[in-house]
Amino acid sequence: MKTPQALQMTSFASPQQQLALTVLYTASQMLNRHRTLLKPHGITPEQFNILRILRGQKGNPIALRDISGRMIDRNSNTSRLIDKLVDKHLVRREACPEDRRRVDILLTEKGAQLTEELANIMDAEISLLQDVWSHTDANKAIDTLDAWNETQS
Amino acid sequence: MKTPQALQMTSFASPQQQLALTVLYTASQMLNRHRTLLKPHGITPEQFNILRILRGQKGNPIALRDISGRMIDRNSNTSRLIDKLVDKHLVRREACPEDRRRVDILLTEKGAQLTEELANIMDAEISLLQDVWSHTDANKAIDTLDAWNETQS
DNA sequence: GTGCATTTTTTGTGTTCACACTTTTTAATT
DNA sequence: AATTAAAAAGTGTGAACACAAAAAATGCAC
Repeated sequence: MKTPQALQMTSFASPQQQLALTVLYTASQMLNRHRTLLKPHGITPEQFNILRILRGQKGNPIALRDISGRMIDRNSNTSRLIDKLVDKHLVRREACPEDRRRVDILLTEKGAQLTEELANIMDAEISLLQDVWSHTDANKAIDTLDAWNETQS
Repeated sequence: MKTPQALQMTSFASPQQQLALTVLYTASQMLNRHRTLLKPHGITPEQFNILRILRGQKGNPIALRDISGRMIDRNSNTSRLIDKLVDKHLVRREACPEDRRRVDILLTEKGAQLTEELANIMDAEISLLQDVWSHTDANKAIDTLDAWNETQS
């Protein structure tokens, strides 16, 4: 359902305000979709975000602080998300040799396998987007949204 | 900062995937901005969402379920958000005469005043968007995002 | 080297959200 | 009229987040 119908808005002050609401609404819907897809595997979108970052490391260790920096929601809770993944034996903490403040994070064998499986599921979902968004429309929308992101800090 | 830089992505599989990430990232940044703006007044974006819906009612009562339907994040927690607003004496619960299952929600005088004040703050923020997004770009981006929203349930 | 600010991780506290369930009231069916 | 189904609000639980403050380690000025 389109955003104005979904939120039962009768009128918007400006297209700019409408876009802001649409972004918030779309992100919420997308996150719900991801949550539904991942749920049968006991993983939340936030946890998968970490697994995907670790997958991109191709086995190289990465410090917790660098994971935080690459997450969609920057928060101070990466530690606790890692806790959840450690409990499930998907991820391993390791002391960082050159800086003992840091803690390196590594995928376990089990974690690597599950991440591949989940990545396939998420890739299939993303491929659906190509039926909805043209190459040029997607790039245009990216430019528009990032124009605002550039104004932030 | 643009999304790829912010998330330190080196390459994306497709513009579609990049847009999906940009939407999630932008929404997160926007919500953080709103949280910062509202925080000095002790209101969260979720609470303000409710206050704004009530403001649109112009004094007419609205059932809790209708508030839920108009919220960006549909959840079963509207009841508890209302609790917080009642605690702050910004909102009043009232039995709905024609259907005793329903509970009408009304802004108090204090709530109406605060909502006006906050609406001014948020409107000022929204007016900044007009310097970043052109009328046509905003409409184009809305169409793109809503094309996906229409594919959902 | 010593003192001190900074960085990095962890943890405490409160809030919000998703999901599932219960309770109360209304509507529908027979 | 009695039973059943549905709707609306509330609640219990676990997850994630914001904010703040701790603890440990590093680096730098002196």
